Amino acid sequence: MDNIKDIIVQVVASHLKQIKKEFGFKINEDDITVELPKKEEYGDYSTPIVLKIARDNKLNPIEIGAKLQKSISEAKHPYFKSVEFYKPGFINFFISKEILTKNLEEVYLLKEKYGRRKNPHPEKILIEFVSANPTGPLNVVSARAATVGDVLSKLFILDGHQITKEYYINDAGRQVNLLAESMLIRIKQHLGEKCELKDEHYHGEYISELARQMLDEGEFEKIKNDQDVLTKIKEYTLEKLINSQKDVLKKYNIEFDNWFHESSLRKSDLLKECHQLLDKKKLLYKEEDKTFFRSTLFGDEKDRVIIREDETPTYFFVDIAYHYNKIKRGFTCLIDLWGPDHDGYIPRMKGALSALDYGDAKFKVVIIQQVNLLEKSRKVQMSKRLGTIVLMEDLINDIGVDASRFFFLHRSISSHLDFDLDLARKQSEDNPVFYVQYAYARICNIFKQAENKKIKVEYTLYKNDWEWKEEEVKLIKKMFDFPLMIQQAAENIQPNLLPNYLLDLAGIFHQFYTQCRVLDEKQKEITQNRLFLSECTRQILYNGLKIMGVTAPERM
RNA sequence: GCGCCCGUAGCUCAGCUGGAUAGAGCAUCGGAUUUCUAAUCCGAGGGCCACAGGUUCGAAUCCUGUCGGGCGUACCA
Repeated sequence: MDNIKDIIVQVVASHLKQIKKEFGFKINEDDITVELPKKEEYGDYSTPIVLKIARDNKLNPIEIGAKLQKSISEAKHPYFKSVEFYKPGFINFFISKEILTKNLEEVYLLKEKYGRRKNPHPEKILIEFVSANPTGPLNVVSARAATVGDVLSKLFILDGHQITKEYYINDAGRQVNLLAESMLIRIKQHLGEKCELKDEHYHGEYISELARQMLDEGEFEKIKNDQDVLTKIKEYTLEKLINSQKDVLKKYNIEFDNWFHESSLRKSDLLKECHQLLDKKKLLYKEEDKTFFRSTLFGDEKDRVIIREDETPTYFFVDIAYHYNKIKRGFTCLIDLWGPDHDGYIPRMKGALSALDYGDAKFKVVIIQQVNLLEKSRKVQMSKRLGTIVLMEDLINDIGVDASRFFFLHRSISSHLDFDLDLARKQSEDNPVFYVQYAYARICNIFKQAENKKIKVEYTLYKNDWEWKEEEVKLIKKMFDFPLMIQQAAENIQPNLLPNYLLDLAGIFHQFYTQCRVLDEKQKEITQNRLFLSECTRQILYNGLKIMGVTAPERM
C-alpha cells in the first residue's frame, strides 16, 4: 500500500489544479502538508493548505475550502470515508473502513516486512558510529551512540536503503602511543621499578590489570629486550582492549559489518593520493614547515594543519583519507555519528570532502548529545584518562540490555541525557520498556488460552457485520500509522519516534484488552476478528521491538 | 568573545515541515479484578511552554535579543 500522506498530497494537488483557474491562484505541491490532528472530530489526517493559498493570494479561505472539499468529496476516493472542511481552513480526511481492514490483512501477510518500503531514491549508505578510542573500555556515552547507530541502521534498511555499519579503530597516533607508555610504566611498577605516570598518561586501573596480565602470561618476557618493545606492548594492549570492546558490543547485540583500522590507512598510499588531489586544486600551502589545508574557503574558522613539521600527519588528515576511502568504496551517502565535542570539526571535514568533489549533501554528521551521569543528584566527572568512567558493561549488568536500549532511544538525540545512576535500578522496574513488553506477552497469552480452550485460530476477518468498538478503531488506526512512523524516523533521523509509537500502540492495546474480550466461544466471528487484531498488534510490536534490539518476551 | 545543544506540570521528557482547547510517564489522591496475566485499565488535581520583542489570519514551534545550564573553540582524537 502506498504511503497515506503521499496519497493525500496527490489527491489534494489534483483537485486544486481543477479549481485554481476559477480563483486564480498558483500552487506548489511541496506546500501541501499533511498532519495528524489532535482531536478525533478533525479526522484522521488533515491539511491546512487552503490557509496557505488564501494567505499567499489574498483570497477567502472559506470559499476555496468549500470548493475543494466538494470537489474531493464528489470524486469518492476509496481511501476516504469522508472529507470535511473546517473553519478557518482545514480539509480533514476520514479514512475508510475498507482501507483500514485491507491494511490489517497486509500486516498479517507481510509480517516482518510490514513497514518496509521501496525507496524511490535508494542510497548506498555507510554509517560509522561509536569509533571510540581503543585506549580503554567502552563507557555509557558509547552505549548511547551504539544504540542509536544500530537502530538508525535498521530504520534506513526499512526505508529502502542499503546499509554498511562501520567502526573506525584509531589504532595509530599519539593517544595509542601514550597508552603503550602507560602500560610499560605499569609493568615496571609491577616489577618493582620506580617510575611514575605523567599527567598525559592513562591512569585507569584497567591498564594496571592488563600490565599484570601481560606479565602473568609471559608475553612481556618474550619481548622485553626487543628494540621496539613499546610497539610490541602497543600491539598486545590494543588487541586486548579492542577485543574487550567487541565483546561488550556483542553482549549489547550490536554487530558491525566492518572494523576499519586507522593503521591500515597509514600504511596505504591514500594519504599521498589525497595530498596530491588537494595540492592540484591549490588548497594546500606550507608555512613554518607545516602543511595547511585551506578549510576557511569552506566556511571553517581557520586553516588547519594536516602535516606537522616533523612530517607526521595530523588526525584530521588521516580522517580525510579515511573518508576519501569511504567514497572510493562506492557509497552514495556517508553518515557519521559524532559526539558533541566534535561539533566544531564538521566544517573542516565537510570542506575536505567538497574539495575532493564529494558534495557535502551526501555527507551527513549526526551529533548525538552527551550523556551526563548523576549520582545522588550530582554530576559524575568522567575522564577516560583518569579512569573515572562508568562502563558500558556495568550498565548492561546493572539495568540490562532491554532497559538500556529503550532508555537511550526514548529521547531525541539532540537532547542531553541525564543518566541518574541511583535511579537506574528503579528505572529498570518501572521502565516503560516493560509496558510494551507486557502488551506483547499478554497477546501471546491470549493465543495460548485459545489453544487451551480449543478455539481454532483462523486468521481471517469477518467483515460484514463487524461493528467496530471504539478501542478497536483506535487500535486499527494506530497500526495503519506504523509505516509512516518508520519513514519519518528514518528520514528525519529521529529514532525516538519508535519507542514513542510502541508505547502508544501498547497503551491502546491495553485499553482494547480491557474493553474488548477476545476469546468468546459464543461469538465466533468477533473472536476471530479480535484474534486477528491481536495477531497484527503482536506482529507490529515484534517488528518495533526488533528494530530497537529489545526482546519480545512471550511470558512475563 | 565566537559556535553548537538544552530551558514545556513537583520530577523525567513528547510535541513532526508554524495550525484548530499544550500531551504522556513517574509522583500524589480516588476508583476498577467471580470472565484471555492488575507489570493493566478508568478518573482527579497540577502549566504566563525561561524572559522580552518581531514575522502573521495563527507561534511551545520560525527570526532577533536577554538570562540560565552544558559542550566545544588544538599541530588530542
